Amino acid sequence: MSEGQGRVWIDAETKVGDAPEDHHDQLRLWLRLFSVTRLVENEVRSRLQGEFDVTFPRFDILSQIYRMPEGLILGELSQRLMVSPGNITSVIKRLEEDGLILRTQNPDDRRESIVQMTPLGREKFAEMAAAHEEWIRNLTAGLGPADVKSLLSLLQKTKTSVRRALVKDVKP
Amino acid sequence: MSEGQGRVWIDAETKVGDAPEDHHDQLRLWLRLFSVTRLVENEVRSRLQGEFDVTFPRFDILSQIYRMPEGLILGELSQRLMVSPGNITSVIKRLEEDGLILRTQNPDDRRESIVQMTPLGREKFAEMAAAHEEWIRNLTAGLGPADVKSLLSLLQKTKTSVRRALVKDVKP
DNA sequence: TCATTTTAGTTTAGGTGTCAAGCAATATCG
DNA sequence: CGATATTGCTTGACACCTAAACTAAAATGA
Repeated sequence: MSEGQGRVWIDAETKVGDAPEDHHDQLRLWLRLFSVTRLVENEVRSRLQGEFDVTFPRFDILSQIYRMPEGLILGELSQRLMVSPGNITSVIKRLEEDGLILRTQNPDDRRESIVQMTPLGREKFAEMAAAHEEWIRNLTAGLGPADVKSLLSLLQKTKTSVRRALVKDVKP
Repeated sequence: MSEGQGRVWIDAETKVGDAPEDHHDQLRLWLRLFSVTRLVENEVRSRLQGEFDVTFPRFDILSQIYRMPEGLILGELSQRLMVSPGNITSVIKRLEEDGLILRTQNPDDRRESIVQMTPLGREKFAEMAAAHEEWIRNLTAGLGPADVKSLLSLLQKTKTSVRRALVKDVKP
């Protein structure tokens, strides 16, 4: 327990505008979103490394596989995690070498690789996930249930907005 | 103009709990925060690369230096961006080689390196920043001003919560 | 004063991330 | 059926990123 004494970050957002109702608010929103995320991510990474000797990306991949006992295709993993296929390849290779996951080839389509967790993987991940959730609960303890609900809904709305802007922007 | 037709991401959040008022909401919040941020970040990175041939981290550093005409110390940069000092060293080196920034040594404390923007740097960055803000406005166009205000305030609260949890957690 | 500690930055090793080129398996269509 | 896409994944080049060990400069204190 008790991490977080390493570097201490100061505010990453510098004032962008002045007026209380600024037309730069959307930019400010993005900067704040980014800095909060990085703040939490840095802390989580550091604890995962220190307490479980596992990297954040590995944990990220494991958490996806964990929830899919029947296994998932590499491409699906890549999409869910929003990382490039080439990246998945290398991280998966190491997870396999560590004996945490298992790869099999789909006999119906031999291009596809299905990954599943080994019992060892499930066991180790379960521990990590419990600790992880506890960390998150602790880090966000200053938010009330209503705050959390509001954020969940507003972030969902944000995501929808972004996705809509992206598909609208595809060239015909 | 018009990017975003590359990979299309599917939802990175899988259901963690069921009940409408779940005690896993904080974890869900973190997952959503993370996925929205990654979604936007991926898009911004891709556009910065495609339209300005600049990486996201370089843009990030430039934006900090831009707002400090009198210059800043490397360590300050590292803290503001929440990245490690070793990382700053290498990215700064390349920005200097590209002629976008200038390094000088603080004569009063020769350990400190002060970075400032060159006129070329200011010029190039100004272009990027304008485009960047426009992208962000576009991506978040689905949010009303009230949504943006709420998010700004709730994210500030989140940040405060996280920071408080971090300092409380330092060993004595 | 001068040895000790602290601070600012660099270096190194290793993991992660992208893109673009490439390969093999499958789909598609004349 | 067979030439031509398309799909799923891998590889290679290069940029980031961290932690830890290191150097140099400055602060501290007996």
